[in-house]
Amino acid sequence: MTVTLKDVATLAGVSVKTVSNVVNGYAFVKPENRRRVEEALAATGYRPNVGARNLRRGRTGFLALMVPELSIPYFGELAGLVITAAQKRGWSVLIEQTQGTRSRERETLSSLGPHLVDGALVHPEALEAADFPSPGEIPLVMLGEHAVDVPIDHVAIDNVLAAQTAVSHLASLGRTRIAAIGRNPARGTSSQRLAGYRTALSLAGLSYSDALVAPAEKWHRSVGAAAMRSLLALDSPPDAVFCFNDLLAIGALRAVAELGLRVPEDVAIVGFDNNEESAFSLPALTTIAPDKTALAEAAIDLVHRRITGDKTLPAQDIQTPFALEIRESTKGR
Amino acid sequence: MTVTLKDVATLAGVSVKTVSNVVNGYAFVKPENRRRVEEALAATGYRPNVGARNLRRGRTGFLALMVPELSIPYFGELAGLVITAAQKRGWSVLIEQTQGTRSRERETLSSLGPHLVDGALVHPEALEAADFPSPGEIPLVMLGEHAVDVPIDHVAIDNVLAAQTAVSHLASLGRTRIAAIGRNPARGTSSQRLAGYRTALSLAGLSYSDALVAPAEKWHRSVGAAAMRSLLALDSPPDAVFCFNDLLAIGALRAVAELGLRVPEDVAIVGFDNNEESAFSLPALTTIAPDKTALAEAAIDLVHRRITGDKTLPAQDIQTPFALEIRESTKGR
DNA sequence: GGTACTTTTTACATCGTTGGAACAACGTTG
DNA sequence: CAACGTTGTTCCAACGATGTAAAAAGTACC
Repeated sequence: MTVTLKDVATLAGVSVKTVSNVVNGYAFVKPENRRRVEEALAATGYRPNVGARNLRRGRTGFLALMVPELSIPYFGELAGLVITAAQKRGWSVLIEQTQGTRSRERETLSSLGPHLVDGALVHPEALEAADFPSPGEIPLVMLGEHAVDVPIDHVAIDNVLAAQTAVSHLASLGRTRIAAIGRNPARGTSSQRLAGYRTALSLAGLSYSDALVAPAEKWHRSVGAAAMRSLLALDSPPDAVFCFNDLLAIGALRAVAELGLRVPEDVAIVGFDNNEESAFSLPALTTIAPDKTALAEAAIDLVHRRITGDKTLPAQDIQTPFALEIRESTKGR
Repeated sequence: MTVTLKDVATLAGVSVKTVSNVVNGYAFVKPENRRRVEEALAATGYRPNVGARNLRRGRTGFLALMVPELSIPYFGELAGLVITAAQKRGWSVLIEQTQGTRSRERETLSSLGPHLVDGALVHPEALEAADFPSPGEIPLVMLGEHAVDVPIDHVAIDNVLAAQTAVSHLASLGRTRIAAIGRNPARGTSSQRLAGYRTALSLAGLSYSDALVAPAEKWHRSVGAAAMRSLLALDSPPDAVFCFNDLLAIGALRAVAELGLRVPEDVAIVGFDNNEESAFSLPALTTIAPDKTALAEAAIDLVHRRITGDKTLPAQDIQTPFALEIRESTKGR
């Protein structure tokens, strides 16, 4: 059924190795033989057995990408870009979902044997430093949040600065009661965005109040809506809200609308991630737009360098650019 | 570096095969030996080399999933469910993106050697019957649109009936000028939804007009907005629109709002796919909700059956359920 | 103690490929 | 024409696992 090198060799009347040499572009093959092998290859429709080749070469041709959930737009978009970037370098991408739970993240990480994949890009949500494998197992690149004291390659935008940029924008509009949605002590990303939020407040001469910072276990739309409702129920409700991601912001938009208030007139809203849908919400969402393509490319670059090159390079920490995308949700007077 | 069966065998003082037997749960191993092997396994932290195992077994443990783009919410959500369903059966999923172009789809399909993956789920957009590989190459299951005369397993909802359901709902609200957005002769899905649209119109005693059916090359939000603008510019604009997917509908919502009209009062809108975001748009979108979980499970089931079981089974054609999810975009009076 | 049978272990070949060494063929050179 | 370097080809082992079959060990029975 399946065509192997041997079949091709028999047909061409040469040895298996010569066929292998032709397939792999080895220079010294007599033109006559090369021609015959190529004909035989074409005639049989030979395709190398990737598994066997990789067994021999010690490579698999696969990368793993670990994310919480593909159905979350940010991860769907990111995964798409990662796959595209990986493909350019000849890798196929295997996707593992963790639902953002620490146990599934650990499990996934430890299941990534060196035989299964050549390297992995991981976007942890709840992992702690202790969970990381002894360095040198397989090349690992971390995306997003930086789990501090782990010497592992890492690519992300400057979350603190980005959050600060978002909140400063709100302050520059003259808003004085600026709330935040998304506090979650278990997640590093949350702390960083919170830090940026506080910096921006103090730069603007505004005081920080715990009451204006709504927690959010999961950063989903429904949670954003609930958080917004409770903020608007405060005695002195906010006139602006910084949501730690776009999904929370989309939920917040809905909560505001349901109460008959207007965005941005009554409450201005800024999100984070620039999901594609955020350009089409009503009103369209002002948001922090990380350069996801740059992120994906940088991550693939890093893992590529690790795999093919110097494994002793110290851990890299790469920051990719972001921009503030100003849209209707903060544009009105 | 890496631990192999041989290392474990040496440590436990038995043969490689005995270790293999323990690892694979072979019944006849002396308790004493089993214990020692298990200790050695634990001590060395042995992990099977998947590539080698599969080379021997003739399996790879991978499935491919071919979709146009992960950044499209429907495919992100579907891919997530497929991965989850596959994982339950011990498969890892490899994702290939085609951007919905016929050339990339053909390329992907032909690159799926039997060595790379055990089977594939493909969601074609532009493929034609001739592009399909000779049956029997690798188990293939088609998702979505049915490319007619190809004897390949297929899972989808009844697109015609679903479209008809959506449009009948609009008609039942008393709407008489019901438009459609998404015509695209190159896509089978489009023809099916168009057919359902026409059936519903005639069932409701409404006449069909080409002018009310807007084309859409890509089913993206911006295209939906543009299409809606042109429909609203007609001499007698529609009072309801059936969009062939939710993204088009989200775009349409925006176009309506920008013209100062209201949904559903002036124009009722129905989408298709039930993307998560559609429950949170303003207004929330009435839409056809395919049971994506059932779809994913059925597809994995089918490919599983093909791989492990009877390869000569005639091609299956499975329909999974859908529901009409009624929300704000059609709910007003 | 021998025979027949079952349980347990091992040696060996094998999956499809590639690296390396050995070998063959060839033309060049002294 | 012997020695040599260059090209081109083949043979063999190896990657890490498992299937097969045969050998070894154990058990039961007469």
